[in-house]
Amino acid sequence: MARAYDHRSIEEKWQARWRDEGTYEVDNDDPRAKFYALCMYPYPSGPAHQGHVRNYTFGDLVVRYQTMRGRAVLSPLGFDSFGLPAENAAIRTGTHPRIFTDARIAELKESLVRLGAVYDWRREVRSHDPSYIHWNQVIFLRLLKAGLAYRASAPVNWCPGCQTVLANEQVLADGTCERSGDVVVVRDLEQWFFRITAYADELLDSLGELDWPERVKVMQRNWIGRSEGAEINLSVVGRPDLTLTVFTTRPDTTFGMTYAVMAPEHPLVDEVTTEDCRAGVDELRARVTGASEIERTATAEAGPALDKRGAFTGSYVVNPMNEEQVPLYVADYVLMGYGTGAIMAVPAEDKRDWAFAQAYGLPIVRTVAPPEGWDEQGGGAYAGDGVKINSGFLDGLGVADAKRQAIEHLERMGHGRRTVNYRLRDWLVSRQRFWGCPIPIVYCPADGAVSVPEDQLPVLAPTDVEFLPTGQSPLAHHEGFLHTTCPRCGGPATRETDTMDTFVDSSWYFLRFCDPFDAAAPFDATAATHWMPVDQYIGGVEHAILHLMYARFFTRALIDVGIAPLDLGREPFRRLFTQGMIRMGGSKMSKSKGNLIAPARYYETVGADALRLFHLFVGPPTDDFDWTEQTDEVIEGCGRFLDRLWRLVESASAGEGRDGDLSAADLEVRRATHRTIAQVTSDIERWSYNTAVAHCMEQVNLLQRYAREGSHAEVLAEGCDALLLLLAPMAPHVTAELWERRHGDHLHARPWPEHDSSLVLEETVTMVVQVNGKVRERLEVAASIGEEEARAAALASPRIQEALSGGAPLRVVARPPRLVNVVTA
RNA sequence: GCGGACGUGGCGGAACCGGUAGACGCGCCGGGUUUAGGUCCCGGUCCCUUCGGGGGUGGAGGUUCGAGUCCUCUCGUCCGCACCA
Repeated sequence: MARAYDHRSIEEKWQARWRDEGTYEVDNDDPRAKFYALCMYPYPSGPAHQGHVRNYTFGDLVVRYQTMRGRAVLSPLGFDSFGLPAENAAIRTGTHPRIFTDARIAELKESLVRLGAVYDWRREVRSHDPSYIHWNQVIFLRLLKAGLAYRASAPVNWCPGCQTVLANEQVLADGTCERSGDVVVVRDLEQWFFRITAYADELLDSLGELDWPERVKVMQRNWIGRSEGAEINLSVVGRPDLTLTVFTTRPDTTFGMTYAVMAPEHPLVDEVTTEDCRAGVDELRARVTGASEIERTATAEAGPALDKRGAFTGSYVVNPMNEEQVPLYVADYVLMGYGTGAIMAVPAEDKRDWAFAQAYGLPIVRTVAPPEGWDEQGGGAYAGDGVKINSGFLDGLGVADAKRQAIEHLERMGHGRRTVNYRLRDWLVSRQRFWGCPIPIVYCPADGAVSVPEDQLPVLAPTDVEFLPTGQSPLAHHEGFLHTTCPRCGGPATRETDTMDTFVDSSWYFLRFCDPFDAAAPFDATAATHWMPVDQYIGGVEHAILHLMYARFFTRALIDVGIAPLDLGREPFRRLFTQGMIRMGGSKMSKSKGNLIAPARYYETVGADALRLFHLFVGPPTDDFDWTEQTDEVIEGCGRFLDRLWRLVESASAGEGRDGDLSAADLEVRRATHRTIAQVTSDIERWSYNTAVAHCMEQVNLLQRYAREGSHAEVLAEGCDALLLLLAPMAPHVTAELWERRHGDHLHARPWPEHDSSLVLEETVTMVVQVNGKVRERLEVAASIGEEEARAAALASPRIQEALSGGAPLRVVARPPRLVNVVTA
């Protein structure tokens, strides 16, 4: 595409200027009001893709805009540089992950620089830097000391493909690994955990105060999954030594319990299973425990018939409300991982229990009267509110009251207690991988798991490792790394070979950015309290749950263990913006799908400014965008717009236009200029970048016409200057160049333009006159027109008189100066 | 199944408080410049029309002087969670 200017040399020139002059470097003692703008730091996978371009264009716009607004803007960037791809590449090619990763970082960084995105690169943080590893390990040990990290044997999600443990969050709904797609199986392993559940209530409650997208908050709320209810202890008939504890959110329905169910993995299953029932129970357990998540999940719909999904244990438990003995089953629809792994089954008020009861011919007793006509309309379990029945002392109450009284009764009788249950699990951080932050622990035959003393940190992975496709971390075979001495007794010991989940790294990097120069602490307390919280955080929705929840947890935990100062706010991200995805043919544009359209070619053809403008213009930033065959034409359209801007401003700079007094037409142009300033400013404030660009386009069209039809030099100059200032955060290179050619100074050091409010209001406006809601006339009237005048002007119009055809108006609604509606019927 | 978001021209989208529906751009049509193509410039572009108008924001109702916008129902698309007791 032929351009009106040489975008390549201009973009190169300004990128060098911003770098060499340190335009966007900011010191911790900067006296201006602070603004912390942060884009989620990227995993370095090579040159930027369109998703990065979109993300970092938004972020860069915020940085440049807030800078022009006079703020000291902290704009750091780093790299989430630990992770599987580098390790897989190492196995494939024999290259050390560090070499591979550093090369990818260099590529990504270069393509972000070419986009014109500006950062204080002095603050760059990379997860695999020894200093970052050091502080990561210090944090781990402090959490351990405070009891917020612990080691436990737990059933974990094991991915046979990745040969590693996955967090629940990394297992997809169909039971496959989110990374490799392999079917995940369950195994028991000794693992390290972070006690995020200790913060469940706080993480839930303080969601309310965040200026975040509602859907992200909803997702976090659901993920924490707080539910209030009771634990009830059921005695097992004939086994006074055993108690089966169940969790329920409906203690009011206990009278309706007609059986009980335990998960197949429940530890008491063997104890309660009688000899004649053992075969059936074992068969069920064999199917379930050997099964992968995918098979088990599949049973919900496509699996074995319902009557194959449970087995009678041969034992009975006692309903504490009415002393009745009810059968105890094992069934796969009860999960060991939630609540107590056992339930009291109330088929009348729970649809899963209802279906199971039907399949096994178990009795159903309603304890809430369903609404009129319930059974006629299909019946089944009724989980709604209503009057309690068949429930002894609860009869006649509503559900809420009955819950309260049922719990009180159970507590009084010693049969149970009020509890709160969460869906949220503790965070499993162990990974059987090389390319991650080593867990600083040593195992001693005498002393057990011992912390590596802080003065011996960081524990770094050795560099002389061989990467073999064994599926096991090279750390586990590296004799030099593995064997050490116990810090406590000095005897021979072995190192922990697991590394930390990379979500640990991303849980505090925003704090490190405040003061990455500090060699004595992860960050300086004063610097952190100065810059935090992040005023604007920008990233993809895919991090709505994991990263954002872990970071919120970490910020609190770091304060509570004394690493972060007490006066640091407990919420790290004040405002969150989540951008839409770029899709192609319905699926996400990604490397793995092979449908990437590299930004680099556009840097050559139309330039970074045009590409940025395209990403801003094409639709609301929150919306997904479909990349189609038409897209290149839209990008070229953005290039054409910049060409028109160039020609317009250059001709104005050449001194086009007359002197002397302003005509009415000149004044109109001034008004348009100030209206544009007001509109674009408010568009940017409310993240409506697509309309901000549109308003600038409109203004270019207007000034072009104005210049052609005879302009006043000062009015044209004012219009052009405003346009350059408004476009500066969006298309930073070309506007800076045009500005320099006009004024000789640096556009990005200028303050944001202010509109003159006396010029924003139009002098005359088009007033619409409706008859019965239909537009019948448009009149040019003074913007200051009053209600009576407007009414009179409307009724005086011949076209309105004609439309009324003599009929008298019943009512006239006047909303001056925009509209008058004459009502006749 | 539960929770959330959203349905507007050929396309991406605009309409912020209930007040001119379709800004801006892409595409398309016509004209000018040009030997021609491209670029650039000008004009047109929701549908129907007997040129008076009439219809129109997924569909059906409702509130209102007035509804893309608010309410009820309904259909469809997308996203998240999903045997959570």
